[in-house]
Amino acid sequence: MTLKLKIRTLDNFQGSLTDRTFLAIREAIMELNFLPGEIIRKHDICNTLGVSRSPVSEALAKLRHEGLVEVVPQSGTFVSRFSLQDIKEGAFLREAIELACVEILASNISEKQLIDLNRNLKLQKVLAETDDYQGFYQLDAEMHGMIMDFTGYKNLAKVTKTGWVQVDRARQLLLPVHGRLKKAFQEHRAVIKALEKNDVALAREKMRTHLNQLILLLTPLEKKHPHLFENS
Amino acid sequence: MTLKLKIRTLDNFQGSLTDRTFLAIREAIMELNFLPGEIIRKHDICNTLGVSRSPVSEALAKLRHEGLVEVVPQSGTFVSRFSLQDIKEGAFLREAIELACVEILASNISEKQLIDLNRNLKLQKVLAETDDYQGFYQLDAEMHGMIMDFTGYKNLAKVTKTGWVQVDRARQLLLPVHGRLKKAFQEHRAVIKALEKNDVALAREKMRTHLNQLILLLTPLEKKHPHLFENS
DNA sequence: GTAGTTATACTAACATGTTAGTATTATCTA
DNA sequence: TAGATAATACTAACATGTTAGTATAACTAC
Repeated sequence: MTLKLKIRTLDNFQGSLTDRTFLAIREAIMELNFLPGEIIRKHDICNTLGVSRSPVSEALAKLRHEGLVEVVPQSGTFVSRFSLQDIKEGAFLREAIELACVEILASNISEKQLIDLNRNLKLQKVLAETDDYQGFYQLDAEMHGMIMDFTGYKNLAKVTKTGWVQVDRARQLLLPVHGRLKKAFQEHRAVIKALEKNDVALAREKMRTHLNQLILLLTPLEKKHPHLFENS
Repeated sequence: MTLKLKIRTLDNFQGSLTDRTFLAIREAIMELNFLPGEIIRKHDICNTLGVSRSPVSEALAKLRHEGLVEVVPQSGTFVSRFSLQDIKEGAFLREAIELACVEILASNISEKQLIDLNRNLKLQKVLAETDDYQGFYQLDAEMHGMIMDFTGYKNLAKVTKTGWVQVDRARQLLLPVHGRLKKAFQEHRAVIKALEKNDVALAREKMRTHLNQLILLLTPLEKKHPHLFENS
């Protein structure tokens, strides 16, 4: 596959050249157009995107910070392989933060916030019933974002995302399983209902159960795609 | 004050020029040699440290990611002002993560790990009694790091640090208060004792109380140093 | 054929020149 | 004098040339 087919051009993104380059490469990595372990050639990126090495280098530095690429000094930049440990850690981090958020919200949540969550939930139901994975995950991300933003802490979502990125990337390997979205929807609903009842313990438990489901699905991937994981 | 007195030379640090530049500027910001709101002149940094603009730019990009500087495109790079909201958020993040860690550890902690924690605690006692703030905070950071590392998740400490940096910087403004270290020591001890008893709820409560103390001390700083905080 | 060596091609890291945008100051106008 | 405008001095962002380190491949010695 030629590079041009792997990566979208900069006019699909906004911001500085650095920002747009970052988003373009990031998207390609997240969609597995760049495979884990693959080398990223700055020169090729420069030619394909039509920018100089400066924005590309800065973009790769950002991706390195997110754990999506690994830089070997004086040698090359490589797409990070999956690591089950990192994936689990990303989920643990998200769980820790969201449990703490839920704890705050269970006693604080406003009417408007509940309405927003329930609206999202309603849309989830529709997409789950039509097996629209793309759309469902969009709403899923929005819902988790809402729960964090509603606390008033504005950087939590960003921090969580840093670890969660590994989970999201690995999720691309999952084959669609009929009925899985419906189950995820029910788990989400259980969390929201617990919040409505101001039941901290229940909300925590439901959130924990929900996040654990994903890990159960992701764990077998290491055996199925050993070359995409570390130490193999 | 001339720049040379604010920032230490690169031979005090290790790694690439970028890494060393990053550490040098970071140290200067954390020790308040660069004051919040102050502009950072790349050109001056280059001259003082004897490096070109490349490593300085990359170092500032990293500092931006940590929230220690703010870049205004085509204008300048400024040391971030304190924000009580960000400080509280850093504490919340740390609390969320450490509470989750404590929850794991309360049922899992090994004999060796308890010995390590108690050794640290023993040293804390000595330094608290002699009012050695520098040394005590070193041990404090180590102890919190241990609690996170003992879970086996190796990036948690890094994530926590990102938010905590704001707390640590603000802590420089606190004047020594006689007996405070002894109190902090007792709070630490209460957490460890709860872990020893495998009492999750108690460990959570003690950890929460401990982190809350710091916020109580930091809150009045905004009125005392308004020019160092946002919106003033 | 294999182990050890050298040469080559590639890379990130670093240095420096250029461009374009912003804030400040000085100048001009009413 | 007050307000608008133009000139200046600064900056980050970007482009590109240079350097030094690494891996691979070609080559030699045995």
